[in-house]
Amino acid sequence: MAQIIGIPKGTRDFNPDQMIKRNFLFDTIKTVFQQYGYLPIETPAMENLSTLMGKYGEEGDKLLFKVLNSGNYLSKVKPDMIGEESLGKITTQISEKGLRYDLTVPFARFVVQHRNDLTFPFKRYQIQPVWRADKPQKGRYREFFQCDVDVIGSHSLLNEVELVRMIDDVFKQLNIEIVVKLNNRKILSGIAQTIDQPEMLTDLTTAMDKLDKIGSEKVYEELIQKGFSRENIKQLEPIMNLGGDNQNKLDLLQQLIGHTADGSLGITEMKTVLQHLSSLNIKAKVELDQSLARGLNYYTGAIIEVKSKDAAIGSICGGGRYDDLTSIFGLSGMSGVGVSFGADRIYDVMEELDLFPENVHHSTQVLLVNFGEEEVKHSLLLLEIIQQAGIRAELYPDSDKLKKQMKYADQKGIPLVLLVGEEEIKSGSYNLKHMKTGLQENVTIEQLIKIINISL
RNA sequence: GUGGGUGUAGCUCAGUUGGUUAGAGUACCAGAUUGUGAUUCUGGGUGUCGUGGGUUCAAAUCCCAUCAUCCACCCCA
Repeated sequence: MAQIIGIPKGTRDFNPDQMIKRNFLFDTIKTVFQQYGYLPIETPAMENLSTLMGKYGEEGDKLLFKVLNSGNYLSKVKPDMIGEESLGKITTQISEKGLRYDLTVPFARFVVQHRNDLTFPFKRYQIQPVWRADKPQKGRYREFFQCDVDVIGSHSLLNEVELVRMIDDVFKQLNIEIVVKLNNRKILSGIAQTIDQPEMLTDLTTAMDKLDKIGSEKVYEELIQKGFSRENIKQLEPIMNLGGDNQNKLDLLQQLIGHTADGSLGITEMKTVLQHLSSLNIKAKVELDQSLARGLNYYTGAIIEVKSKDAAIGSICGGGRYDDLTSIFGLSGMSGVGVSFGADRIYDVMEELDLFPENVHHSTQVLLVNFGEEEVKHSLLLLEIIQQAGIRAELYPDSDKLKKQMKYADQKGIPLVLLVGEEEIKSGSYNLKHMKTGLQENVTIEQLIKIINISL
């Protein structure tokens, strides 16, 4: 059929069934955030483009949705500006706002702007949609929700420990088996220094990051293509091939990159975090992964990534420490660390593994059948009593055929139907139908309330 | 931005070497049943074969273009 109506590529509608599950997910995450003392904030869907541009690298700038200026947005564009090369120039002339790309940069802006009103260390959570003009594919949408939790204004590594605890809590409650991968930007730069390529840190790390996916040989190929020497690769090999448990890896790293200032510092930080975690009751597997880099280059310390053990969908949660993020907006010395839960991907994982609990549906518990004008008068009174007893109830709005009203209850998954007809009103004893069993019984309104409360 | 797959009923899909009126399951609607849903039985097709063009006596089928969607790469949640 020809698509006359629709929604933009990579966006989605959510029907009630999906929303109930999504809310369950958000509620679970939110409750954990609150349990650890994080406070909610929200920021606008749009930010000034100047706030967003240049924060996510060249690639990120391309993926920003830009909003056209109001009014005659072409007024500042001269005909001779039109051409491929001045595209960026024209963009800044016709657009000064953009949709947020993540929640971290707006948060940094928020902190700088409201620094005098905030108590530091400031612990905040933020659950809102973000937009990226990416090409959609599996697990990748153009509009998706992030659930960010950050603490800013504290250098303590206890924050990193806390984040891992929260990650563990959330996924424990959602019944998703995960691996938490940890690395440290300082370890990565120690590696770059060790192989004598400190300037090529970004090229090195983005290639190393693919180790899991494409294997070491392909990583080396890519590195050589980017200008690394055979000698570099040779030095890199033992680092890439680290094995054993976390302690083992730490010892080896100490030997291999411990002589560099950054490397030594990174190892110490990693040790501290892992030691704390090992003494706690963490269910998830926590794994040091020296190849973990992640794209965002504002990380300065810990790097965190969470993967589902049972579903291949990429990372479902990630983050790290950033020392200088607010300095772009004029506030330095404000270190922060946080992670972002990818709600849409977590949803997909739970859907794939069938992990949503049965009882997340909060639909109507009892439907009152509409038998006509006279009966409705009485039904409304009953409805009031039932609802005030804390029961989710509704009266069918039209006096349609009973068949149709029954079907409505069936399709909406309403377990009980109360028939309030002439006879019942006279006797004060109503015909209650249990949709699941098909059995019917006569009950008073008090008995009805009791029955529903017991079944809860 | 690069490469590949798929577009037929609300949904999932079948449709032969091009050949008469495009089909199944499911969903939906009506009735069996004017106080009973799901189950059962009976009846009903609700379609611009994504769109535009071309080849042909004849196109859902072959060719070209285009759009949409999915998948992979880059990058990322």
